[in-house]
Amino acid sequence: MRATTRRTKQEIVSEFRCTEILDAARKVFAKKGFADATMDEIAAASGLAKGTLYLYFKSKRDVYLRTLQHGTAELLERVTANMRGVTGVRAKLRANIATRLEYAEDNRDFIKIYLTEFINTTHPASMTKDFRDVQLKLARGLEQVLRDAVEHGEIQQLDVETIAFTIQDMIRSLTTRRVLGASKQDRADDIDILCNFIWKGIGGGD
Amino acid sequence: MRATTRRTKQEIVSEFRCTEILDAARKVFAKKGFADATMDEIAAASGLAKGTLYLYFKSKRDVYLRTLQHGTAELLERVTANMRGVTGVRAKLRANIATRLEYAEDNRDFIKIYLTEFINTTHPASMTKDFRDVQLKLARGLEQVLRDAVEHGEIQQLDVETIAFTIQDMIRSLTTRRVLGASKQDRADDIDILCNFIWKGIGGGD
Amino acid sequence: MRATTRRTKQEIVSEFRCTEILDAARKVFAKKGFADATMDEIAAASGLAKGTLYLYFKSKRDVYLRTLQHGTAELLERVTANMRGVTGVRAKLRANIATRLEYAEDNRDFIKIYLTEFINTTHPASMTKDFRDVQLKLARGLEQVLRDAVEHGEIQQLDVETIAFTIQDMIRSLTTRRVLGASKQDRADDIDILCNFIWKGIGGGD
Amino acid sequence: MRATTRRTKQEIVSEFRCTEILDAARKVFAKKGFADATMDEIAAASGLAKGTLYLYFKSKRDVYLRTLQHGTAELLERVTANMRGVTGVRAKLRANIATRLEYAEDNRDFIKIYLTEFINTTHPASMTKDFRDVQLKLARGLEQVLRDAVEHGEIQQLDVETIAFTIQDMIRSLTTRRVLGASKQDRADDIDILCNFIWKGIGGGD
DNA sequence: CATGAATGAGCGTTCATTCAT
DNA sequence: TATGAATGAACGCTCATTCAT
Repeated sequence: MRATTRRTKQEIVSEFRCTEILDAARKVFAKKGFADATMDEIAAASGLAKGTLYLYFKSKRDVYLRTLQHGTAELLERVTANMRGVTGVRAKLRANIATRLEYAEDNRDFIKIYLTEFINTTHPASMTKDFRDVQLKLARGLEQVLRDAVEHGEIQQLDVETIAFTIQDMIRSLTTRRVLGASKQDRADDIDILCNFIWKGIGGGD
Repeated sequence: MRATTRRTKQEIVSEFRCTEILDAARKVFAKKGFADATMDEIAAASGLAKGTLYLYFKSKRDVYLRTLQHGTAELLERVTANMRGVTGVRAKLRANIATRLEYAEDNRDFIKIYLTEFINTTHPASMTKDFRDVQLKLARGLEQVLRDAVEHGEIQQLDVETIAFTIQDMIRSLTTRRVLGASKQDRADDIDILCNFIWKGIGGGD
Repeated sequence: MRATTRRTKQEIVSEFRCTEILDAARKVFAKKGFADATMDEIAAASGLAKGTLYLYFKSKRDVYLRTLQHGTAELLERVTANMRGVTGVRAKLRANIATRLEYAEDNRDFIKIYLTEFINTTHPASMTKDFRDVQLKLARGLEQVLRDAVEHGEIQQLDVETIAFTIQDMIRSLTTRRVLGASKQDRADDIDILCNFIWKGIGGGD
Repeated sequence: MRATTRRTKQEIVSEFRCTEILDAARKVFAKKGFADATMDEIAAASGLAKGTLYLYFKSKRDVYLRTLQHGTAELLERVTANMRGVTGVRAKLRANIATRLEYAEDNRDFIKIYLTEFINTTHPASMTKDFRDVQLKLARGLEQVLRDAVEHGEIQQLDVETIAFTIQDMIRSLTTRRVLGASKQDRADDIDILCNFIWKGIGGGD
């Protein structure tokens, strides 16, 4: 029992350090991007010595990846939960959009990294399995909603997979615009517009 | 007159060199991204000495920016021309989408850079005025079409600016998906689906 | 008395720890050499925490030096004892050679360190007094044998000091060859060959 | 022809830089050993910027290896030439010894590196093929001399290979002693003693 | 006494940029 | 104009050593 307690303590400290570092890293990566961020900066930002970072992460890339992972996992979790919390296709769609926008605005640093990584996928070394999985799971979530709606006759027959990805992208686009500050409207308005747009796009009746 | 001729010759050579370098740079940046590309590689790819690059461009960043500029200008030009070439809102929308997809698939190297840069805008040093202008002009093009359509009663009243950006993003998203190879369908099919989706989204009648 | 007992116990434990560490260090230094060995490895190999090493040794270099010392002292002891155990110049010479070869083959890890250090003497920081002393004592042992032999007319007049060192080196050379695996013969044969060679070299009659 | 000249000029400069660097490296490696030498020191010693070293050598290890190579090649060449220049077993043996001693004393920096490397062979990463080859060639040179001597009845039958290596080692030992300053005698005297010793050892008549 | 997390100086290597030719 | 050798600042990562527990 003593051992357990001790271990737990250590684990808590260890987790705490990880979090400290990831929080710092998130800020630095958001500001500078992966290539221009330095371990020195991350160390300084986390109030730890550079060497300490390497006790918790095996490389700069590792810090980056885990930064990404941490956020994407949380995002997926929230979106999934909020979609479950409501019923009806339109409500689920709205929940998806709203949750993502909200998360993005609450975690601007993270979302910048997320968006960058999303595009960088193009480059071989990039997108980790974890990241890709989250993308896929988010898309599958929408896809399932669309499929159900089609089956229940709520919306017309359509290519659910393509549309799911397209909707995914539209949400990401709106997120980008809002995070980059290009949209001056209320969040609720932006959500409404997009929601309506999509709803009409997929042929949902009023 | 002799002087003029000479000067012209020089200018031609100079332009030619620039183009050589930009073509090479496009390939290298597309493959490696800005940070991982090296001036050595670009020099090698362009068949010139490294020092020569600095006669035509003042820094690596400058090469990058002009690479971007060159492509975006061309893209804007083609889209504008092709939209002018047809009449009717739906046809113009379709022309916009088709031209952009076509350009992207014909200039994959460039488009990867373009997409990356688009997101990187987030980072301070990034998106140049030129680049931003092109984005804006493309969006304004769509906006004008929408505005006209609303005025002519072809489509219902809507927030044209937001919708224009949203459409812009949807096109970019489809481009990304196709360039990254995630879409296995015919280009024409993808264009149809998106076009219909948008058309319904903006409440256009059939 | 209680104090004494306790102290003794502590000393025993202390000595035990030292030995544990030195045994581990011997393996690690043998495998990696001084520069490439890490305190982490030595700690892991000795089953102790890294910090603990510093309770018994004041630096990595100190561990290394004592590793060396420990072995050389033992070697010197055995050689001296075995030479005393026999009579006659040739027998003593043979005993010296045989003991050293045997020790080397029984303590390959140590001997690799020993041989490396021997050469590294060249570098300022290196060869400690202890190590040098052992070398000297081994040489003096041979020198004395030679001196006696000359006095008793067993071998001709010669520069005993130089010859002593030369013999020393020849033995070390044979050791090296055998430890590095370059000699495929029986140890006894190698000993014979070297012994005869030296014997003739110093003009000993049969 | 112009091209040829130019190329030659470039090659000359390039070779000169290499030599500059190797000369500097030789000094630094001799003083500090491989592990403790830094590229900064070598750069400073060669009067070049650190980055320049990497134009001519691909890594610190590469500099080291080529330092070694350069010297061993030269040593082998001289020994071979000088042995050819005389006739008779004893003379050849003496030429071998004398040349090696002389070279060592003229190139103390190099020889320290050489000796260190020789022992470090023990460690996996070590002795390159080039270095091993030179060792082997030197030994083969002695072996051939011994073999001839045996055939001509100048010396008695013996295990030429083992003896060749032993002699090799004795010479190296003497070199070590002289370079480390442990021998206070005239070089000629040392050569005589060793030569006589070996001669008697291999049973050569006077 | 024992631990192992934390430290930070130090090093090998890269690469954008310059400049003498 | 074109070259490419030279530069040196910058960075990721390691590891001997310390010290609070």
